[in-house]
Amino acid sequence: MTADDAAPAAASTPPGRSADRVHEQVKAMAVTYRLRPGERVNEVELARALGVSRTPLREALNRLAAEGFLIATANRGYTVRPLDPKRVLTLYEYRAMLEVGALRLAAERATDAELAALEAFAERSRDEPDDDIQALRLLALDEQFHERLAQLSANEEMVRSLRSLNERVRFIRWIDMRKGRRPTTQQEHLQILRHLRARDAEAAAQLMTRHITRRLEEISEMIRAGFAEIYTDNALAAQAMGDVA
Amino acid sequence: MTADDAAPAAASTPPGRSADRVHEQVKAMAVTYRLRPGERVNEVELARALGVSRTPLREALNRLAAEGFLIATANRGYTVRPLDPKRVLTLYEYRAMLEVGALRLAAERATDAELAALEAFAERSRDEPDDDIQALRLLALDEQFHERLAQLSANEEMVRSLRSLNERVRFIRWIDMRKGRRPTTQQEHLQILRHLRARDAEAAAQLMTRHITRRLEEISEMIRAGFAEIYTDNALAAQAMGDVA
DNA sequence: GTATTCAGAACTGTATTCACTTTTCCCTCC
DNA sequence: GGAGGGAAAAGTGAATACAGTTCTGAATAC
Repeated sequence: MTADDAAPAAASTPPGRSADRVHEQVKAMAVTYRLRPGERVNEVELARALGVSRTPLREALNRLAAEGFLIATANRGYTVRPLDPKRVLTLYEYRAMLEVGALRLAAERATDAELAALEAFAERSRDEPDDDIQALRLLALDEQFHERLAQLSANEEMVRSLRSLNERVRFIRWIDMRKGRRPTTQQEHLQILRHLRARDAEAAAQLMTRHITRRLEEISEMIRAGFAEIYTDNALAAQAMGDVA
Repeated sequence: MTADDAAPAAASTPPGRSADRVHEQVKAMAVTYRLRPGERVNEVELARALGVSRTPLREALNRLAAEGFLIATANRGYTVRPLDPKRVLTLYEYRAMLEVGALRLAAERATDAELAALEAFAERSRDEPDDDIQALRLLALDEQFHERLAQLSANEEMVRSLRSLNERVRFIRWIDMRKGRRPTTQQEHLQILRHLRARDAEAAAQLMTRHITRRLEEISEMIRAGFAEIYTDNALAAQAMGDVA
């Protein structure tokens, strides 16, 4: 292994399957809507932009379609799945159900030590600075909290699904989170954990339901307020999203 | 297995993307374990057996990996995901949670007409013959019932997930179902629907939980009894599964 | 002015070829 | 006889070439 491998991959292509790298890159482009919904993905153009041939790109596109980020149409290639309001609500509803289900399992299975570790994490997160520019970092921390909590369910498939769901709603949550009403979020995380440590699954589940549902309502509001500005000129955001993700 | 077991290739290739066709074919081979877990998938051999080049085959393998049927390893291609007991329980647990969640939504959203239509379907299913050879057909009907019920939740993503889960546990359910204790199944389906028509979500949810959990216990039992014979010589079954799916 | 047709361009889907990695297996050495 | 080494074979990953479809736009008919 040479010293170059440690350097942040800028020009030289990092090792590993390029299809995997491309998969991540295109996913970031899709979830941040740098690739606009409804717009067809031009394979030769995108391949050239990413510095690979069409073959690994197509593998990535295939996977992304299987994961629900893209839509494949015969002889017409791929398009980014539009972020229509109905789908956002559907995904959020699913997420709520999934997280509450995982939480109930976690209440039975998590050890006290695991809960304590997660609590420490939640408290560290609370002390993060809250500059508006950090919204992305905060979102990442929030996702991590929910994922780690789901992991305590010891159900790998649920964790996998939650991760996928989070990726798919990340953009809209990011928009939402810039409105900076985070204190309650962090507070509720800690409270959920307290219920868990008391092994009160019911109380924890109810709080979690409220926790997610409240966001769902805010987002519904936002959607009603208008989608128009959402897709406009978020190249910078997209850049940042890619870095964090 | 030899290459010749696969579907006849030369015989008139149906229209449409061959990658899609191959995707279905290989999926059938994976879920029925004609491709044995742990065994590497030889791309050139399988491609030749299916009468296509490696390109569309690899697209199919990619998708199947994203869907959880296969595992991809760098520079070592794909293997069928093993059917270890822990994973079966995980998938079943997930399925139970998902179905109960969907059911609760269905209780709020389904119209009386929709429930009546599903009830008619359940009654037709009950009158199907029960020769042991029909176990596959009965399984298909059972899956259909549960999927249609989930559709009444009006949450497309949940339906999508359920479908995927069903495919992944289909094999083990088929083994289980040949023990022919179906009458209770059908009876419970109808009873769940009666609770729904009465808009008693709680009763319906509890019954559904029992309905699935009981199977989970039977399957756990079966797993304890030993997995050894499961993988042995089910070429015929595989054929039939492919036809039904 | 509008609709239609049809050839050429653009693009997707598949096959083939090339590059690189892993596995196999024979040979050597101890 | 067993361990290690190393070429050859086999296999995967990526690039290129080819085939078939869809899109575009100008010419033509009405």
